[in-house]
Amino acid sequence: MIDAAGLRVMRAIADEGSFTSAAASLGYSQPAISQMVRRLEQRVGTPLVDRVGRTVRLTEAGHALARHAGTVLAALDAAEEEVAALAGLRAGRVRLSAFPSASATLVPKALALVRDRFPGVSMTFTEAEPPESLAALRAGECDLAVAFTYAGTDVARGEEDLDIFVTRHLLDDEVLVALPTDHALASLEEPVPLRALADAAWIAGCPRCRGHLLDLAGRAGFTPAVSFETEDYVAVQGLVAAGLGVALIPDLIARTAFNPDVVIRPVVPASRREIVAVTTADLQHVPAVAAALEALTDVAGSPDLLPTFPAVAADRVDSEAVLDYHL
Amino acid sequence: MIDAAGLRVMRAIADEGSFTSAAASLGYSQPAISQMVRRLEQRVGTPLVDRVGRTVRLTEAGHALARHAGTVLAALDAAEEEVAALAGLRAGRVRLSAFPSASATLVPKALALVRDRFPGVSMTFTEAEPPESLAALRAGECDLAVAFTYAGTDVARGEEDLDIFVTRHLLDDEVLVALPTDHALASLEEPVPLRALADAAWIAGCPRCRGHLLDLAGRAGFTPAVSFETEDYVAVQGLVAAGLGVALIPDLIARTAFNPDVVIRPVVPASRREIVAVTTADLQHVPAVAAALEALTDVAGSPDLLPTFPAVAADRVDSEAVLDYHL
DNA sequence: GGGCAACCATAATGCAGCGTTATAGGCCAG
DNA sequence: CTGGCCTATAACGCTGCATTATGGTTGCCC
Repeated sequence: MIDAAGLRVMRAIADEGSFTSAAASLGYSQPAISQMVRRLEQRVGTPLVDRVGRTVRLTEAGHALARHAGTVLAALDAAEEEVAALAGLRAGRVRLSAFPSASATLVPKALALVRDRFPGVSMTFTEAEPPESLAALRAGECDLAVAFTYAGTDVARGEEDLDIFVTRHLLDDEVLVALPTDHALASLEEPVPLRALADAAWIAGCPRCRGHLLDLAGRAGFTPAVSFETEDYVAVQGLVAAGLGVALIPDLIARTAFNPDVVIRPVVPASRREIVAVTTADLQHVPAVAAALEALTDVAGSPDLLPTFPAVAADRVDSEAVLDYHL
Repeated sequence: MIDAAGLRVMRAIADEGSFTSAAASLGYSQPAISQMVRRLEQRVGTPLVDRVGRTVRLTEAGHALARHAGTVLAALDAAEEEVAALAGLRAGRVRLSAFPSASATLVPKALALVRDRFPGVSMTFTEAEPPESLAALRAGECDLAVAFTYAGTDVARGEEDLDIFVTRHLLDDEVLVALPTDHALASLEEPVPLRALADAAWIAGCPRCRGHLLDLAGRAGFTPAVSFETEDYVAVQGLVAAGLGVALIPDLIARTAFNPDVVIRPVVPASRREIVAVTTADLQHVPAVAAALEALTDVAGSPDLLPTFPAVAADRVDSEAVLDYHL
């Protein structure tokens, strides 16, 4: 019945003392005020102003509205200010979920970038494997997920329907092979043929990575003998270092969890997992989410922020260089 | 930018959990909500809802608006309630101004009537002669004035331009003559001819009444010798009773300030003053003012509430009857 | 796995709120 | 009595905002 515009007008009339100057102060024309008041009056059913001579005076009801206008408009302004802060990146919260190996590199850099660019935006972070993070996204428990999908495999798509989400490519993470330093193929100049490891004992990572291993090996014509399974890639490399087997290991993880007793080598056929940021069609337009997305993209795309660790033989890596790669 | 309708919609969505039921709870159709939200979103520049699957969830900005909606709408409701109370006569204040002889009869009855009919409406009363009460009306210091004007005379119009006001006839107050009980004409059956008092000593009331006396006497062909002037009609009658002169005295006053030693008689040529309620074109539509106006009209028109005191010779008046006329 | 129910989006349409300019009318002062 | 300063009204146009009708998904349930 009564709207904010009407209250604004009544307040302006009370403050200015005339329709004309109220109109000027609000940026309206004089007749606009005149008929605005008339409309209001016939809505509330009682005169709001008393026009006597060439002056206008508020009636009791008019004064009531002018008085309430302050409260209402202040509350409205507060609401506007709050959303304006959210829209202007002076406030906001992004709940990010990422898988473990991203949490060590990509995510911290991106969090720092967002914090530097938009101090008012706060980010919370939860570590979760892609299926869980996507479920959280769907359930509205997080706004942005960093997930990965093995290119050419339907591993990810089988578990969660990515179509309902919006994905942004961050980087291609090449899948390498981890060998004990004393392994016969450890000093091979060329990439290691996967088939050459057909008879090796295999150590598998997370379930989805295991799926990828089986898929890849199947294409290479063999079924790997999986001796150990663990989601902890530090453990994986420990097992490899102890000579208990070989493992496929993504580049990003190799850089993160570096073990000097392990040799990381490229492998043929080459394969990669695609690391993506995932959000919803709506959330991608929320400024804070967009800013986080941007920061992730920047980190993933900038060699300075996230240096590409060349897949090198262990003997070409010294501790100092490794330290550089740890954040 | 943000209006109350938008907030109402956001709150409904937050409460109901879907556009469809929010629409139902607000009495809108579903598409109305849909495009309302879209409009709001493009106004504030950030998504307000996250549509994932067939459910909608509020974003941070959406929650902010929904949260503020309570405050804003509560304040708006308070404003509406206040004007509704004024419009519905559950509240309101009428500042009434009336001339002295009306304050004794008309006004108290009318005030009581308003109080009985609309207990929420309060009335304040100020005694003032017509010129002053009309000035107060013009200055916005009162809402309703009870004034009088001598019919056929421009006395009132000369002093204040009644055209800018709205007047309502209340009653015609016949002008009578007050004579000492032992006056030669006191027992005349017929109305007293004014000319017969051409040589009498005259006592004049208020300035405007004095003007009326001069006007009337002028038409009757004489100039009255005014011995005394006082605005107090009790004093006027006291002077008459003491045999110090005769006086013109309006019926209403005669009834109010009854003096047993004075005879009140009709006079020819007859004349009357018109008692009117005056307000402004706008104020007459303010419910409380209209109610007061109505009450005044009712009192003036109802013999029960304001009995007509017949102009009788003193010998036909006994104290008991007189007491009846005093309210 | 297929159909059905629920939910949101879009299109097309109509009305009314709400602004504009132009003009008229009334009050008050010099 | 005239000029300036008010407000009111008229005529007009636009845009907001509602409607109905329809389509596309999603997700549940048999």
